[in-house]
Amino acid sequence: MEKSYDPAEVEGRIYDFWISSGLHKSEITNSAKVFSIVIPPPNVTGSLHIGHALNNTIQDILIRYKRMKNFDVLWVPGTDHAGIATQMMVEKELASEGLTKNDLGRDKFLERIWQWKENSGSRITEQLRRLGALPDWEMERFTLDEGLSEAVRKVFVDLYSQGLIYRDKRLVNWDPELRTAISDLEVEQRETRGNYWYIRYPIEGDDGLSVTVATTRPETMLGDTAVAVHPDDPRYSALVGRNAVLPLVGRKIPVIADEYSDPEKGTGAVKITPGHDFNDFEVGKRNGLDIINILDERGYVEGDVPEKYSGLERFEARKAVIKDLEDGGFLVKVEQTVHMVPYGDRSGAVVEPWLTDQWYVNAGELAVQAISCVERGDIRFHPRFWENTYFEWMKNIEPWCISRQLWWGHRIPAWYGPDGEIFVAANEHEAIACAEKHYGEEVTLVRDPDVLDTWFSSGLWPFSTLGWPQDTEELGHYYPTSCLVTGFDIIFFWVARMIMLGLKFMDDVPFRDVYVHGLIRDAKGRKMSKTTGNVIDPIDVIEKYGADALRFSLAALAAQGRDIKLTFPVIEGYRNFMNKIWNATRFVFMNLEPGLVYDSDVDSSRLSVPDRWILTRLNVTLGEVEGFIENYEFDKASQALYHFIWDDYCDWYLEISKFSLYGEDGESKKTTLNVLVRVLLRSLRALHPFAPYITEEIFRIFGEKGVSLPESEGLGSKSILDVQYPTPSENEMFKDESEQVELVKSVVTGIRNLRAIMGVHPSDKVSIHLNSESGEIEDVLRENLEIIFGMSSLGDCVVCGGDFQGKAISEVVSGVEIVMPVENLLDLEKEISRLSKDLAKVSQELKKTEGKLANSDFIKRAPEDIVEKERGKLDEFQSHKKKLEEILRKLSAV
RNA sequence: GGGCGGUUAGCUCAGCGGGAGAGCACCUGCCUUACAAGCAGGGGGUCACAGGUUCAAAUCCUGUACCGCCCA
Repeated sequence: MEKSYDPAEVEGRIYDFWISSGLHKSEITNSAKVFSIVIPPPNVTGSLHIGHALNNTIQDILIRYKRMKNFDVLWVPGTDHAGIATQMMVEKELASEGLTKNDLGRDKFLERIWQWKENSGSRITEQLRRLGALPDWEMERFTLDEGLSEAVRKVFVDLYSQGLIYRDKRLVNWDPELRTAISDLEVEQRETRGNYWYIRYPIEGDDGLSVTVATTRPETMLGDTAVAVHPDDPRYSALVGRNAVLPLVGRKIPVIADEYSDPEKGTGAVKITPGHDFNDFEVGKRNGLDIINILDERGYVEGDVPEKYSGLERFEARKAVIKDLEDGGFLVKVEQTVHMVPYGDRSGAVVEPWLTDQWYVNAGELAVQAISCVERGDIRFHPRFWENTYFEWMKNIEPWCISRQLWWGHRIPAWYGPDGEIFVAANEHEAIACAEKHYGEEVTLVRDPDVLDTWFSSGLWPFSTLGWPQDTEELGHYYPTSCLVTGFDIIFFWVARMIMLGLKFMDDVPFRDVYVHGLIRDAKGRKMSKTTGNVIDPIDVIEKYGADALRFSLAALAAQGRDIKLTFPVIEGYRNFMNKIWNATRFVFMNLEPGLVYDSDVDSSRLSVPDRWILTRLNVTLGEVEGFIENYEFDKASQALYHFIWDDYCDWYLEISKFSLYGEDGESKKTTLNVLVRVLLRSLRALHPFAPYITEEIFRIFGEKGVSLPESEGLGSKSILDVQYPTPSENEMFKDESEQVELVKSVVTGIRNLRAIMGVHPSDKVSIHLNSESGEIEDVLRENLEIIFGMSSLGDCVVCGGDFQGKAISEVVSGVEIVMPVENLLDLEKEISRLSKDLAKVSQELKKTEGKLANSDFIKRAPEDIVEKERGKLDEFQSHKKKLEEILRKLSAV
């Protein structure tokens, strides 16, 4: 083995081994234990960012863990066609060739995107492999696969036939740059600096009488069809029912009373533009107002407007309108303001409310079940508080606009007859049949040119990937899936829709648990973005530190309900941990004895005190880790393993083992080696979901070295993944011996401290006197003298030698007085001050404990074990204090 | 404006009713044949603030302040 772990050398080889061994493949058995996950499909155009790395690390941990727990596991990988994102990207590519999609035409353009997908669409899944993610690649799906498209068509047709999908003419969020409708969720409200323009609208037939309205979008006045005031606003009551004359246009528009108008805001009178504002649209509906459209699909002024504005881009039109209002004396004042402006999340363009025909899903009705299933606990969010966010949105859900004026995506399965009659069908053939029945003759149908919102197809992902609408074996076996791992940013976009559609079409929830992880931020807590230039590319990290270090870092930082600030020193720390494991293994291999069988049933009577201690610590840790993983507490699970392996196994057990390994007693040596190997192997298995590469590699080397392992430790298994996940064994928990080692450890640390204070060179031997008031403790010390000697490099040690009278420095630890004779105290003052500090601390603790025990309420009301514990503390503190005082008295006398 | 998180060691964060913890950084000493990507030792915190509940509060409740996110 090399001196340092080299992930670059290992990872590719191990991944190929997993695939060639078929370890990724799922297998349906008749096991009752099933665990399935569907990947949140990344955009096919994307490349792996650090958020994907977190998301997929967690899924991979769960999958590997459950596989080792003998579950039937399935992890479905795949990608999303990502309508807008992909189309934009290919359009951009075309633009660099001086072409537009219209030059190619629909079919050629789609051909081009497919071609792109064939060539470059597997980039992100390749990168997932680098991370060590091991989904069942044979189950890989793409949202535009034929099977998934069939699912989409069926869902559309069924929902349409039930009236849950319908076509409607209403205002939508229109992205003038992409020239498509987008859903509410794709609109980002951003605080933007702007102005309030106060515009005076003269009242018809009354010179000098006017009403002033304020607006942030003055150009929309061209489409005004009313002025609204509050019914109870006395300032305007006389005007209600009269007409205002729209400046620049000359149109007469009524002054109406409507509660929408807020007397507190602006002038209390508002202009109403039903064609270009969501609220005004509602006011218009209530009051039977005309709707005037003044914009085309690009956001240029058109329609029934004065000639001079026609053809102007919307912001140019704004300037022109303002100038003309000013010139005409209609502009009363301008006020600077900060207000919310809607932007398209993809294009970054200002979104316009625009009146069009679009397809909608009646989300309100689907939400009813989706809400109650979470209320009932059929689906549980982790952490729980995300359920509030979910409920809040679901209870106020709006119709979901699902049509997009794009080419890339699932084309809407709707055809129009010559008179506009709609025929929705799974395919053209059926649509024609329906149409013939309807018209009684053959007619030409025109298919709806639009495609569906990408989230419509990904909303079906948990069952469409398993073969629905076919009744496949996978669907029966793996649905509902066990857990969904996702970021909170797509709870509405995706999670909510999967729940609605899963309940509707599968009659069951799509998943039992939703684990919501945080967002990865940079060292300063900022979002990572290309423009800020603070992105950490997971592939770079993998190349520099290895996939295991990255995975372990992400797991260790994944505290529930919190974002993750990822920094290189942390990753480096866990890279070092991998190296630590590597070197511990090297140590074990250096001491392996050829032909020795590392059976897991060592005669327990042979186990030494440290053996029993490390086994206990292992089993405690294994129990913790299991609980943590089951609760999605990956931070705690990984940290428990980290501390066990580094602190307990490497820093103490491995060091202690040397006394036996380098000693003369053959039997003891054999037992120690057995324990060393067993604990290492079980740790590796426990660690495998977190750090799959290094653990598999070490397991492989064990096989290569011909080490004879018992079956329970993986004998005969080609992969560590095929060995059972280690579980704590009750009969390897030794309470007494564990406490003994903890005592010995604190004494050793105490001695080392005294050595450090005196500046004793590590290789110099020193003499020590140990005293305790407890004979029991002294027995423990005597029984473990070899460890104390070795671990603190002693030349001589007297246990219970009574008071030592010569020059010495001392320390009191766990009821043991440690006395180290010295030739001369270098700094008496410093020594006194050090011990006085200890004394002050103990005295304070003692006082607190005494206070508690003197309190009759405490004795009466506190549980007995707490009181008992407090009594124990009293003894300990008293003896500690007494010893310190004696030492200090002696020192002062010098 | 409504909702949800957060405020603990210099930094990043665990702990969430019974003796204040980790990693990094810092200080001191060590290249001790597993590892200098390391070893050993050490310093460092009125747990944001104010009330309350309790025998007992960093931990539960109420309020305040500040930071962040989501929705209007």
